[in-house]
Amino acid sequence: MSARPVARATRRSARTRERIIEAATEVFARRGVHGTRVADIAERAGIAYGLVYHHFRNKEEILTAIFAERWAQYVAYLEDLARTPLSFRERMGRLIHFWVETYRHEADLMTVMINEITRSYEFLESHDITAVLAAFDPIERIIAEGRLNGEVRADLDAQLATYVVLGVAEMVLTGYVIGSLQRIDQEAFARDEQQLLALLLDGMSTPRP
Amino acid sequence: MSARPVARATRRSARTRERIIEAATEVFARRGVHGTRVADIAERAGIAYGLVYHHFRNKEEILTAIFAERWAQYVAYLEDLARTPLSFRERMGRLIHFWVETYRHEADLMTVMINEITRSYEFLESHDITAVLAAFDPIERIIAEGRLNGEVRADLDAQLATYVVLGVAEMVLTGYVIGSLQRIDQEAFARDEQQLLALLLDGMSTPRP
Amino acid sequence: MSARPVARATRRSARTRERIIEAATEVFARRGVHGTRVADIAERAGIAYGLVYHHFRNKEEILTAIFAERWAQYVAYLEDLARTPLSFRERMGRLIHFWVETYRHEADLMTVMINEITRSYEFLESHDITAVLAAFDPIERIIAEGRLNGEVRADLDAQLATYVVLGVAEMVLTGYVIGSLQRIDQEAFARDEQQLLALLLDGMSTPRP
Amino acid sequence: MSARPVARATRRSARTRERIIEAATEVFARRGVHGTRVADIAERAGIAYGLVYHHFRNKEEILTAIFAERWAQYVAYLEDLARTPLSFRERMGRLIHFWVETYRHEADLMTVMINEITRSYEFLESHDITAVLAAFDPIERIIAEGRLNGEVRADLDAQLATYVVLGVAEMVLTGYVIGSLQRIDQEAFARDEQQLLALLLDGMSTPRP
DNA sequence: GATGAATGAGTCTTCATTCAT
DNA sequence: GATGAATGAAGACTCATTCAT
Repeated sequence: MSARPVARATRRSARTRERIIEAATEVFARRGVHGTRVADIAERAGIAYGLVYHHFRNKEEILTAIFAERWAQYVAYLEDLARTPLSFRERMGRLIHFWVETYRHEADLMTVMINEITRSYEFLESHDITAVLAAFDPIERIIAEGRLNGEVRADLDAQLATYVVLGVAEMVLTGYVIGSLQRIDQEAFARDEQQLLALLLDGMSTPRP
Repeated sequence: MSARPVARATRRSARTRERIIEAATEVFARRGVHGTRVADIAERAGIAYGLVYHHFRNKEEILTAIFAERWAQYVAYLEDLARTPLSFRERMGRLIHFWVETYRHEADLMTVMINEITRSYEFLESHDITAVLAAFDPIERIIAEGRLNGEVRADLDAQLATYVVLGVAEMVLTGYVIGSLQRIDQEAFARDEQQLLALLLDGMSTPRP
Repeated sequence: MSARPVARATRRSARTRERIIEAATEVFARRGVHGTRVADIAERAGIAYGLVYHHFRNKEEILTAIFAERWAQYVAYLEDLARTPLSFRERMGRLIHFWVETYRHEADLMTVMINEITRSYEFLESHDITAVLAAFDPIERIIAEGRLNGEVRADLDAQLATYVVLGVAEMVLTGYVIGSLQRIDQEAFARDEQQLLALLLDGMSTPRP
Repeated sequence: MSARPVARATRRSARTRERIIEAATEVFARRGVHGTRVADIAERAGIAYGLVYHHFRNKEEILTAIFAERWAQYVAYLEDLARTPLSFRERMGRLIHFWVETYRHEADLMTVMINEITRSYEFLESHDITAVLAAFDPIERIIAEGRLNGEVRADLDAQLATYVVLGVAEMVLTGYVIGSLQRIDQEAFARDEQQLLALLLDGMSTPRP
């Protein structure tokens, strides 16, 4: 009964839990939460499906865990950004870069967050929507600050603009996800970042002389 | 021996079919396709449950019908707009107005189209994605034309900009749908339209002198 | 309100009824009673399916009608044969010929009688099995008489032999029905008749000298 | 880390599977495949009905399994018999004895094989009919050999005679199954065996002097 | 008589969840 | 902790039958 076996067990258990989350993220991304059977997750994780219930009360709770553990990181990044003393343009550039990079490295996670969390009536119903909307706050603050220091138009509705910014991110990432926007090399993504930044900050119109 | 009984029967049958589609749109919007039982649709339509199967092979096919019959109208409007000889700014204004108006009058339809069609991996998997993407074409054309006649920046990627425009529309409508963007009176919506048009065309930045 | 319209209607009605029976025989033969939907019968008969219920209380009753109207004819033939003063060999020859001919001209009817009546637990459960077994009687009598007049072995169990005779008929007809016994021309069928007669009367063994 | 838990689980699983097959054989025999609900099988097997679906994809597959596992045994017996160097008469005697014995000990299995496999259009449609007809081959060979060594009439059509033999078996067994041929004691069955052998080999006719 | 829209009971099938081993 | 057999609620779908027109 030394502490070690427990520790080992705990460590192993934690690894199993993490494996389940990773496996769930993959299959949720591919088939949606509803279209995924617990058995699919277990199979992907290489464990017996009964074991999933040692770590999570039910399927829904796996999604909740994904949300709890990843969304917080995401919001934390946004909060950091909102606190960093940079120009509005610089901040927006970083924001866009963050989204594109996250998609590139964790496309499945991004897909799940977009489809099953941000968009899911069911998820929003059964969870504290505040946590979801927490991602909106720092962006709104960034915009509001930009307005205060004159970088952003004075007449801009910061709340609405926040939706615009997030909508742009979501749709472009969705284009990546479903493959209708095909980008292969680093350069193509970089070009998109510049385009998006220009679009959001300067609009589509030809600048008046 | 007149054709009337048939005609009457057909008319009645057509009305039932239409009722099912309307009922399905409502409950799909509220609970999602997966969360909706065929019994819910029938109840909402005020008919017996089995009758749904006289008109549609299965639940999925109801969604397909909603898509087939409404998306085409939507695309038709976009195509019309793309053919109308107006300035780019005017066209974009009409486009945004159309979305806001459609949401205001057919919020459920809009919700279903956004959540269950545009965003559904499952739907996109099992249908001809071309029909969905048909909505992108006229918008891309409008942008490309604007670029040709100098209203739109020459360096703009028209395809990417199309995703931006649609992403903005989707997210703002989603805000309306879930109630996180509360707009009550006509005026509030009108203000949003102006804001969105300005955002898309002129960007968030304070115009350089 | 002359008698004629009624008469015409009645005649027409009778024809519709007959058509339903014919159509049912066809589809029952192909798919079995259980595998057949009332709609299939109506479609085959070229009528609306509701009309079936003007003529028959339910699907089962159509089978009952087929049985009642055709089995009686069959039994009547057997009874006739049992009354005709012919040698045992001649009678058996006619019996076999009758089966083969009936199959050739009314394969579907034969199939239904074999599969859905003679063999169906359900049918035998819900009907007076006596009527079915009525077909066994005349054959048993023919055999018993043959035994009396010395044409048939004295030690033969007439009841068991009846089953043998009917079993032979059924299996060979089944071979025809499913196509594992392929017979095309008249001659092939005639040869089978001779073979079957020889088999039943003289057995398979080489005659002892 | 031993293989035992798996082995135990497998053994248990195998027993459940076997139980389902036995239960299904019983209820299929009584009510037919169509008339049987999966719930009936589960109830008879004393298990929850969902468990049936852990072992079989659907109801049809249970029948397929019964067929696959039992028909092969049956054919194997016939093949053995066809290889055993015995006289034709002896072989036919054993064949008939085998059928009667099998019926006496596994009446339900025999019923299902006769009603739901041999006779079912649906079954024959959806399966490889070759496997069913495999039972015909050894019998045909036994007959053909008998003809070669002079025990069987030279002019006998071996294929047709095979149908006759199987038809006899089927109908007599059906008589047992539905109770129209009542046999209670061992002796009665033994007498039937003798009668059938005599009938098939020597025919019904009084032997010519 | 004729039509086919409408009804709803009966089943199959899936799969999240429990639990004995 | 790990396994996967077992459970059974939930819901999709079929189709015989009724009935208004």
